[in-house]
Amino acid sequence: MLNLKIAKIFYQMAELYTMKDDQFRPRAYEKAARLIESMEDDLEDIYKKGGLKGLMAIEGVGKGMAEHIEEYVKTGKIKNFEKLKHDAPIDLDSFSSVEGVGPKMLLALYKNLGVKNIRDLEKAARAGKVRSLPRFGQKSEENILRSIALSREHRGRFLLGFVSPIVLKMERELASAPGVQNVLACGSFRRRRETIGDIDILAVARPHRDAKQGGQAKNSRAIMEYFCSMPNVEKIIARGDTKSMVRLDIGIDADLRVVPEKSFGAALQYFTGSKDHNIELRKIAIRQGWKLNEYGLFDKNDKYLAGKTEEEIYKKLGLDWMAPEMRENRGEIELALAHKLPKIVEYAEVLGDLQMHTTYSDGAHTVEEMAEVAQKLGRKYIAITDHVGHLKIAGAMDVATIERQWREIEKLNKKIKKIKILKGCEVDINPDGTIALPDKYLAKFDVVLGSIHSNFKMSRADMTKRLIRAMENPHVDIISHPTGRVIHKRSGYELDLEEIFRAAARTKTILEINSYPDRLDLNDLNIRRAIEHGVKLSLGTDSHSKNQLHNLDLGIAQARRGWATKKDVVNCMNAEELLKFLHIPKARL
DNA sequence: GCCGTTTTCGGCCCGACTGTTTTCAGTCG
Repeated sequence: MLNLKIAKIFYQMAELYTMKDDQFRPRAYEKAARLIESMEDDLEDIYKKGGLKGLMAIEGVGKGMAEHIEEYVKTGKIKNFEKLKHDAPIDLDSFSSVEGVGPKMLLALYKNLGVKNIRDLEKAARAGKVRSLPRFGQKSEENILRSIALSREHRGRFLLGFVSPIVLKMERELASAPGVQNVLACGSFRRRRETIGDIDILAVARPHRDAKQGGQAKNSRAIMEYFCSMPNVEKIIARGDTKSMVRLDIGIDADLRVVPEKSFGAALQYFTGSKDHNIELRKIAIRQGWKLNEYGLFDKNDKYLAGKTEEEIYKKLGLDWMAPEMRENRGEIELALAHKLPKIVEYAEVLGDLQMHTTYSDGAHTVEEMAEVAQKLGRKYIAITDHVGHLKIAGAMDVATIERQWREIEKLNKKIKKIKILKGCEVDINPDGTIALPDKYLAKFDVVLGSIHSNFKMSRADMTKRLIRAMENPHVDIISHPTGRVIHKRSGYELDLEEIFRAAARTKTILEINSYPDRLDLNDLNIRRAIEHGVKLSLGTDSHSKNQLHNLDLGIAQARRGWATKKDVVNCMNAEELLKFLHIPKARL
């Protein structure tokens, strides 16, 4: 999968061109990078099937960038990029997660202090050298140190949404490899944690027909051989008959374990974790005088009791089986023992997507294009929620544009029968908690999302008051990305979440589980707290391109990790029920 | 470098915020 690599290079080229004071190339490269990053189809496949023309059909990719991609496919390098790096040999990669330090600052730091990487920068900032530079001061030095500390906290973990396509592809390829009977990715990937530290893959080798003894081992070796020579493997760290570890080209480690068929369930359980969950489970086994490990459940005479499936292990231990998303030792074991596990929402029960943007504001595709792809993904309805309010950069709509969009949606709803398009908007919440569009317009939308996009740094009390006032507006149905956190970039606004949940319950305002890969906001723990307060939740991909609509699964995964049930998630209603629900006056719900 | 019911040149969303400064550069969305 080339996409992430190319996207990374294009992002860096955008920064390098910014350093050269280029006005427009940075925007072009950034836009292309953003779209490539979230594409599901592999650039290499596109190139092999359609050549340069195929690449140029991608939004934001023209002749120049298509040639870059071609060059990369053929030589593994892009000359232009190498040349730019030669002029500014800064390890941009190491700075990508440091917020508030952009290309211009980096160039100044490099020229004046020789800063090439994050370590240099930290040293210079600690030594008080940064504040002496023109247009830098004590505060910028402090901010730099704080950003470095924050980025370090998340070092080495990758966004679930970004590694997911890579893991699934490896899974598919391994499944068709010679000698493989069964294969599944486990670990935090299977639990759908928002970030993934490394990829754990489990496989069962098919029994070898030529030999009764050791035949499986032969197949196991063949699988390892296949795994270690997969095209995205950069380095083999360890390689054995049943376990290998490699470093992938995107910088994440991947483990492969091969186990016998009768141990598959035990290994699946063991490698899925979480560690804390497993420790609790093993304690239960010990209480019976048994032993649980990756090969199975055994009695005190080492007699095999279970292990072929996860279900039989949980059952033998007296627990109901539970979805991997629940296995964090946050009370699920006690409930499983008491047969009182909640019935968490299923992926197929979610019928619609309640946030996306189109060419009417800052999206890349039209309403119709979004609807078509959403329909292919099985959605029964979508809400078009283009920006309204102050966010001029995001192309916020004025009243005339809103009305034009409504007419188009009405027309499309007559034309496309298989999917219902709702008239929505994402409207800015002003610093004082008022809404950036008069009530008489808000009242005409099917669904209104309120969002905070400015003045992030208010005090906890003021920010809480601001959000509560927004929720008290009778027309605001949903608060979008309620905490404002961006994974690896910034923690959310200062907020008294308990107050927010209470107010959401009181005002009957829905809180969003934003399904964009680096938002996932609310997160799993907050979802659970919100549900305990009786708050309803909505799912929206916040897609800015039709290639991001599949991210709904990430949001559903978070909902499941937060133990949400069908009745907690408004997207489980059909369009008719949902519209009825949204039109009940909030106070009288 | 991309793109085109302003099509092969000449545009290219722009406002808020921060921290540095007394008018603005850099970053972010």
